[in-house]
Amino acid sequence: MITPPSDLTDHLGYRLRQVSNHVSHAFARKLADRQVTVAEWVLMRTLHNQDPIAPSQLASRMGLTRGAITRLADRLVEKALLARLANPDDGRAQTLCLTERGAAFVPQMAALADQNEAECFAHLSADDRAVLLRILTETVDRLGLRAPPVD
Amino acid sequence: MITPPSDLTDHLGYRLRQVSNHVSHAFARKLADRQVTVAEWVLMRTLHNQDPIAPSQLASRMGLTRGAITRLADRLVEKALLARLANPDDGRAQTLCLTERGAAFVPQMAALADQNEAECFAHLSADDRAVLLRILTETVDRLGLRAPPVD
DNA sequence: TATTGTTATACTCTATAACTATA
DNA sequence: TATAGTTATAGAGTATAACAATA
Repeated sequence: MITPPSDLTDHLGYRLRQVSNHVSHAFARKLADRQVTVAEWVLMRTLHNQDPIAPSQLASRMGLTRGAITRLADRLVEKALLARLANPDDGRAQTLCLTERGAAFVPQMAALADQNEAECFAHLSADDRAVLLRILTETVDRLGLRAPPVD
Repeated sequence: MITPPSDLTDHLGYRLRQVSNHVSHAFARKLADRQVTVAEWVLMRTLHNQDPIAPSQLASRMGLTRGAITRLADRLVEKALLARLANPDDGRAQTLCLTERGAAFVPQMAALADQNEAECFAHLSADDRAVLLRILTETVDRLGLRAPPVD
């Protein structure tokens, strides 16, 4: 019994990648005006309205390594969007928090995210959008993917 | 009137990225045994059961640049999974096709894709899977994203 | 010795733009 | 001159693993 390879376009994973890539790239183009990348935005958004947080904690929250956080943080500090705060009690430790300028950026970028959202999913009914969000959220929970400010 | 930044987790784009990244990475780990990356797999799958095709045509079909195709093709040729065929009528032109070994790999990798699919979306009802696929496919069509063997 | 953050290194993915050979 | 493919270069995004400073 021969099983032909299932059609690539029938794979959820494949479609997911197609759509996700498009949405992310469209968003990246919008953020580019602000000189910020999508990864930087996610970090900033995660930090927004949060108490200062240690890089290592941020790493686990975002599902990245500490090294990756160092790099992202370096770039954001350079742009004066993020600050590193020393810990007076422990010379090794530090915490990260947005600068005033960085915090002011967040709502602007969130508006761009909303706009991107509207553009990319304009064709879907409110119902379909809700269903899509539900399914994705369920999947994130089931797969145990890092949800942002959970803990 | 103050509008707080909408919750990041409410963005479809954000959730999409989370899920898509996870699914792709899980698949990449499976493919790693075969020494093939996800991008290479997509190229191979696109070529499977197709007549030999020009790199430039493949580029537009996959939504990549010619340079990107050259790189992917280089790696696959190195692994003896892909061959470049010269065009006797035009010294500039060439076509790409899978080697016998490459063609034999495709069904194996498709099985891995199916397995990955099953693992990542096991928690969804058949109904939800179908709805998700429908919504994503509609979105791909509406956004005019490159669907693989369309033309 | 264990922990925190940094650095060195490496690789994939992809783009842009310049380049080569051929038409 | 236009076209097909390649190459050079660059940068994002990430990982692993070694390292320095501090505890």
